[in-house]
Parts: sequence; C-alpha cells; structure tokens
Amino acid sequence: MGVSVAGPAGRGRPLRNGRGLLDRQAIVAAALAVARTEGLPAVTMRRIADELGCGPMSLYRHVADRDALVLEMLDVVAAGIDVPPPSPDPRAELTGLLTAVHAALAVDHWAVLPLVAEGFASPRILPVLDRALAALTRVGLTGRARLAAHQMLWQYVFGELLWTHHDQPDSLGKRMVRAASPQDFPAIADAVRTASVHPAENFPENLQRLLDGVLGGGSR
Amino acid sequence: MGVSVAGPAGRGRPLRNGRGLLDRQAIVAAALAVARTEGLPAVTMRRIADELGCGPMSLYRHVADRDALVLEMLDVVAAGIDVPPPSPDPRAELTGLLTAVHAALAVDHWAVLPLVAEGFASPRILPVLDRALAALTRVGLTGRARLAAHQMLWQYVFGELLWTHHDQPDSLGKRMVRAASPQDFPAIADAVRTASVHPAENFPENLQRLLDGVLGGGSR
DNA sequence: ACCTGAACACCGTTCAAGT
DNA sequence: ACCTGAACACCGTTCAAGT
Repeated sequence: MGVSVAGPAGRGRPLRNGRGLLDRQAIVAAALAVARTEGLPAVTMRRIADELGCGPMSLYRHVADRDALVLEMLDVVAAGIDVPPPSPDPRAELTGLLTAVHAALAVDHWAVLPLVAEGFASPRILPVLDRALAALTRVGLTGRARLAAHQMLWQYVFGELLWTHHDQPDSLGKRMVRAASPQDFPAIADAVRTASVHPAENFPENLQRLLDGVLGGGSR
Repeated sequence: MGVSVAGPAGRGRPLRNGRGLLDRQAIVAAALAVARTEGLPAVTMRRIADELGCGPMSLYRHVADRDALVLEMLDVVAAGIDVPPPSPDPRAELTGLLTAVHAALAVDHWAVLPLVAEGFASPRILPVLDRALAALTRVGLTGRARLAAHQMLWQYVFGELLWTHHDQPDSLGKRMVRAASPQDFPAIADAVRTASVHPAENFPENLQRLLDGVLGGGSR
C-alpha cells in the first residue's frame, strides 16, 4: 500500500485550490466544467472526485449531497446573469430582464432542467422576478391578471429554452418530424424545409410578439 | 430451490395477460400505473417486473430497453388525446388542438419531461402538428413567420405544463419565493398573496392572449 | 478532530446457463 | 427455441475505521 494499486487512472494532478486544498469552490468549478462539456448527468460525485484527484467521500466534507452541489452550480449561473440597469419603460424593462436570463441559460443550457423539473433556484433570481412584476404593475396589471402575465412570460422563456437550446440534434421527436410523409403531412414537410433554411433563432421577435399581447391589452 | 428463498416480497399475483401470459401490453399498463401514482422515476425495470411477478430480464423479451418502454407509454398518452374535429376558423382550430394536448399532459404530467428533455414523441402527434401549421397558414403566415408562431405556441404550452402542473408542491424554488422578504421584494410578496387566493389556473385565458399576439398581427 | 475506504442499496443491461 | 438468474458496471450515500 502507499504506492496505490494502479487506481482507475485519471487521478492525475491535484486541480483543487490555490494551496492544493480541496474546498467547495474547487468542487463547484470542477462540476461546472463537466456539466458544460458533457451535460448535467455526467456530474456524478464519483466523476467530480476523480476530476479533483480524491475519493468520492471527500466531497461530502464540503457539500451536503448532490442536490446541494447542483444548487451551488445554479447559483454561479445566476450570478453570471448580465442583469440590465432598471428602465422606466415597462417593455424595455421586461425585454431586458427576460433576455438576460434567456441568454445566461442558453449558454448553460444544462441548468434549465433542474430549474423547471426539480424546482431548484438560486435566491439571486429574486430581484429579477421582483423587477419584472413591478414592470407589469406599471402597465396597469394587478392581482390575478398580473400574476398570469408574469407566469406566461417565464413559461414561454423556459419553454423556448427547452425546445430550442437542447443538445439533442437527433432526438427521436426531431427525426420523426423530419421523416414525416409529405403526402400525409404537407404542412409539416413544408415547415421542415423552411426550418432547414433558417436557423430557428426566433426568441427576440417572439418575445416582442408575446409582450404585444401582454402589454397591449392592458388589464383583462 | 423451488420454494424460493423468501424473495423480496411483493411478487404476488400474476397481473399479466388474460391468459396469464406476459406481453408488451401488460408491461406498458403496469408501467403506466406506476408512473401515474409515483412518477416516471419510479418506473424501473426491476419495479415493473416485481409488479408483474417476474424477473427483470423477462421484460426484455417484449421491450428493447427502458427507453422503448417509456416511448410505448407516451404512445398510450398520445392515443388518449381528445383531438377535436377540424374547424374552419383558425383560432378555434388552434385553441382546440392546443387545449386537447394540454389537457392530456396535465393529467399524465409525468410525460412532459421525457417529451421536452429527451425529445421523445409518439407519431400519433403528427396529425395534430400538421393541423396546427395548416391553421397558421390560413391566417396568412408562411415560411419563417409561420414556423416561429408554431414554435411559440407549443413552447408556451410545455412551459406552462412544466411550471404549473408539476407535483412538487414544496420545491426549493417555490419555498424561496414564498419566503421572500416583503421589504426587499414587495412585488413578489404581493404576487404570493394573490397566488394563495386564486388557484393559478390561467392556461385558457393566457392561451387566448397568446393567440391574440400570433393571429392579430397577421404576417410579420 | 478530521478525513476517507469499504460497504450497502439501488439502477440498466449483458451474457451464459438453464428449461 | 425460448426464457431468465447471476453478474457487471454504474449510481448516491451511510458507517465505521483509519490518520
């Protein structure tokens, strides 16, 4: 013992801290790197431990469990949101906030699933939500109507992120749509053709159309 | 052997087929029952096998793997969509189609995640997609604008399903929002108050507002 | 006191042995 | 030929043994 029995390889250099010590920040950084290159499912306790050159159990000294680690990762993403300065114009305010969150999550698309599926979230998002709600108040929306408008906006943003910015270029659903018979489904075949021409980046204009509906109508 | 060494219990009655035989339909039915009561993560090969009183490997005679089983389950959900008869009015047509899909997935909410996250889908949905695209054509939308409108509609529907119809009543995100300080985040605190009064069923009216934006504007 | 290896209870699936 | 138990390669995490 001591020489190690030819461990599973990959142990390598101690990435870790500046002083060679393992701390939470180093763990989160390693986990983020893996999530960005290979997706969140690749972030296993064993894999991150290997990445840092330690045993899986050493991680539990610094994070309570895997969920806590993912939460910490989401906090870093939230901290990276380029929150715009407040605007007095409600449409500009909402456009700025929604676009900033959308941009951050389009880059770190692995973060979308734990946010919507597990209901994870960083407290850093609270100021953004508060400003969005305040902007809706300024256009005359209150109570249930304001809440409905708020939910609708975020629901669309996350729906867009899930459908468009997902690293499954050849998922079963997409293949199915592409293979749809032009005789039976002429509109689908036509849509597939236009989709292959245009790169499907419709978020900015769709967001404006959505804001048309939300802001244009006023209350009710 | 033969008496079984006190197996993990739960083997019980052979649910199975009418003639006591194991077939694909019985497997899918058992998996659906588990998914509906305990969620999709509870649908493991071992669990379904236990439910049917057989070993895990017996399932592989009838389904290729777990993904194929989930796909079969989604096919049953798609078959259950109460697709409305065609309507000449585009708004009525789109409302009917989107509402039907939304209703089916609000009941089987476990199905939403594999649809959006893994890109799974049943071919049964193709006629619905084709009719929706055709309705958009009838209001004068073509090419990229039509595709953008189509995506926007479905993205909203799935975003709504993920945010609202998820069986996490006490997710971290929801708790965080409820616990938001009224001094720092007055608009959030106000929204939480109105949300506790009204049961947050905004899909029908939000869909109409979305259709206002999509259909009202016409092309571009 | 601090850290971590062995072990446990899961998972999907391969492969070879049963009938 | 058909079916399936044992085994493999994973997973998160507990618990007790190391320093």
